[in-house]
Amino acid sequence: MGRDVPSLFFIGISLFFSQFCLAMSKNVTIKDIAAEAGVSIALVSFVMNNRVEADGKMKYRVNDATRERVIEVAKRLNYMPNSAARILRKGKSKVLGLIVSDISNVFYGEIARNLETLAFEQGYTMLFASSDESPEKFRQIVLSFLEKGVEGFIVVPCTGTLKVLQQVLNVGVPCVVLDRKNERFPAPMIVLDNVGAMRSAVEILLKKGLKKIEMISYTIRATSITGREEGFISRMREQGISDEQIRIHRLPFDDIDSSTDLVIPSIVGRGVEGIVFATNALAIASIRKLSSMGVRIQKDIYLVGFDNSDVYDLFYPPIPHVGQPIDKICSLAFSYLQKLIDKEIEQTTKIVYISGEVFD
Amino acid sequence: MGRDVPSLFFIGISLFFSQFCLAMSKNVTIKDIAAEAGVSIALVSFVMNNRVEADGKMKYRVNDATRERVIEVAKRLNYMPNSAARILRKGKSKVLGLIVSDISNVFYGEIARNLETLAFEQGYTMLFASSDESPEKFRQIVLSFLEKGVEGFIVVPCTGTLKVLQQVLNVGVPCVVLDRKNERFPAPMIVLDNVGAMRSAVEILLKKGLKKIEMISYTIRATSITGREEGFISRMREQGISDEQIRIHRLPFDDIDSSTDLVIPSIVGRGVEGIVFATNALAIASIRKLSSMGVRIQKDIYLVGFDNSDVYDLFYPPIPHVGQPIDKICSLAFSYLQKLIDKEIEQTTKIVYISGEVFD
DNA sequence: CTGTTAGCGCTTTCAA
DNA sequence: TTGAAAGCGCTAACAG
Repeated sequence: MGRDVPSLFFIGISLFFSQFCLAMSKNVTIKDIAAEAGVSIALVSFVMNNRVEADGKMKYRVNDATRERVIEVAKRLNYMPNSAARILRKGKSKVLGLIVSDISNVFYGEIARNLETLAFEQGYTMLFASSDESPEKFRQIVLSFLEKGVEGFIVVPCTGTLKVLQQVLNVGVPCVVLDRKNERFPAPMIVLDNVGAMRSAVEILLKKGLKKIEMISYTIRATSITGREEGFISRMREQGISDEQIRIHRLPFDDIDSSTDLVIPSIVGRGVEGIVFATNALAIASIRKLSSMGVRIQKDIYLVGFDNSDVYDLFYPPIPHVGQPIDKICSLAFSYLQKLIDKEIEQTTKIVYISGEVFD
Repeated sequence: MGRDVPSLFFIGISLFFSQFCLAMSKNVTIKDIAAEAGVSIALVSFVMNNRVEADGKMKYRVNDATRERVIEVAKRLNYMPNSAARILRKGKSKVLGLIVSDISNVFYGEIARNLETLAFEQGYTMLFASSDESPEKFRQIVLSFLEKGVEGFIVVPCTGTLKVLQQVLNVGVPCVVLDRKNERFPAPMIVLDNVGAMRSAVEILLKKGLKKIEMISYTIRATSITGREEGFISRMREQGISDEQIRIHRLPFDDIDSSTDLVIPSIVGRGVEGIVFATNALAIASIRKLSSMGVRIQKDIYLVGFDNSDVYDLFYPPIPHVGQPIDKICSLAFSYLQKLIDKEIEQTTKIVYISGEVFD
């Protein structure tokens, strides 16, 4: 195996910042270097790709003097390897694809941030895109990423994307799923124990002695959402609440604000004591509406948030919430993907449940 | 010119989801299609790349029947174009690179979101990475993106990156700058009128009759930050405040929380009436600390935020703030980049100032 | 309208 | 220790 990041990359860096950086001729290739150094292009390639193998030997044996000369010329000419050629030749792009529903959502932003760092450390770069929970857009993104030759996908799928993802696997590109699950899809899926997490969220309100508790959720039927609803329902039932009394308000993903304007006054009007939210975006929109109505958070009405958000700690007392350990989720997801790419494991259904973190 | 997005892409989509999707042989190439359809590879290429030109004619004239046949075979074989080969051949990757300081920051998340959408509409995909305000990391990112063959950069540079960016231009890759400026760098730079925006922010507090106003800022000397400080200072001076009385607290970018813990109590202790913030992250951290101290926002102390954030509207009355019109910034930046790529304009210094939006 | 062909820049046998 | 050469899959002249 040897090191995964070829020394080429580091040579690249030093070359690039070489003190000899002249007005550079547009595209310097190994051919130019070969000519200048008076060697063959193969030798230049050897020099650029040389590295220590697992057994401690060098991959290619190159004369020290010639190696120095080649490197010197490469620096002087400001050589930069052409990745398209390398990809074409080797079939490896060192690019991964990340698809979330909305990169501007803090939760996914943090996901992106964590994955990006991990990827960078391993010499990968990341293509990213937001699906907006639209299967059609998701499909188009997958396709364009595939055309770009990504070596692997990390995705937050939306409903109606099973077929596309199956295709991804068919063309031999590995895939890891985040935040959603589907028993019929053969991939590692890193998901929160949504049922348990929402039960914990409800528990927080129950412990305060509150009775009239309602939930605000999405209309979308992503497994993360339905799991949280299931947790809410099961815990409320255990509390002896009849099914007719258990209320879940479902708002459209793409138009939270105006639907919040309708739902919140109705909730307040009915004298609800506590609200649990399926996501941070829902909590934020609701808090905004509540504030504007003059309802005092955690006094007139108790809230419990979901996911992590700066917002929860902005109040006093802070709004309790059940968060996701994003770093753990990401490092797990990334290590699965890497093992998949390296063919150390098979692409099979494997649902990994992560416990929510209760902040109370 | 014709359409920028080749019909190939759309063909690709339908191919991919073809009902004939069999267990696919790994890599179907135009050669396979040519063999199967009994035509030459060139003809297959023509079919795949055919499009309507600007003059209304087709780029290639292909017999209808053969075109149908080729498309049918391509579908059946589940053909997917190999972008590495195309990039190698055409020197165009249809990939752009985005570098911000931290993608998990809402402001940059929204930037990413907007740009990604624009890019997608034009058939581009986006590589992204966060620099963490580290010139070294920035450099490495630029290099790896360059190796990946990006056609253009949109960057939020940090201090110490001028040289790298100059190199980018030297290798002929266009670049547009966001959120920062540097008169010596020949690129379009889309920046907020930071001085004016911060003057407006101070104005909001002044109008309320407040006198003791201080600013919380960063230690980093990015032009966006220094511009906002300049605005603060100039407006305070106009108000007749002596330079010794004008206080700006500068916190380290990578450790806001613990420094907030020190600064906020001191501010409160001195009876400061109003605080303006250089960024949303600073405002959020400070509000958190203030809340936990039991200080009532907009009652005991008045705040004015910067940038947009969900957080500002969470209070009642809402926290006034001066925001950036992100969609405008992004569409400007993107159109400049596209013109640069298409060589419609030259790569020269061009600072475009955008006015802040006052929310009061 | 269709086929032939010459590479794009690189890696990797195989020979020398 | 080095060189020659065969492609990776695709596009775009150029010929027919």
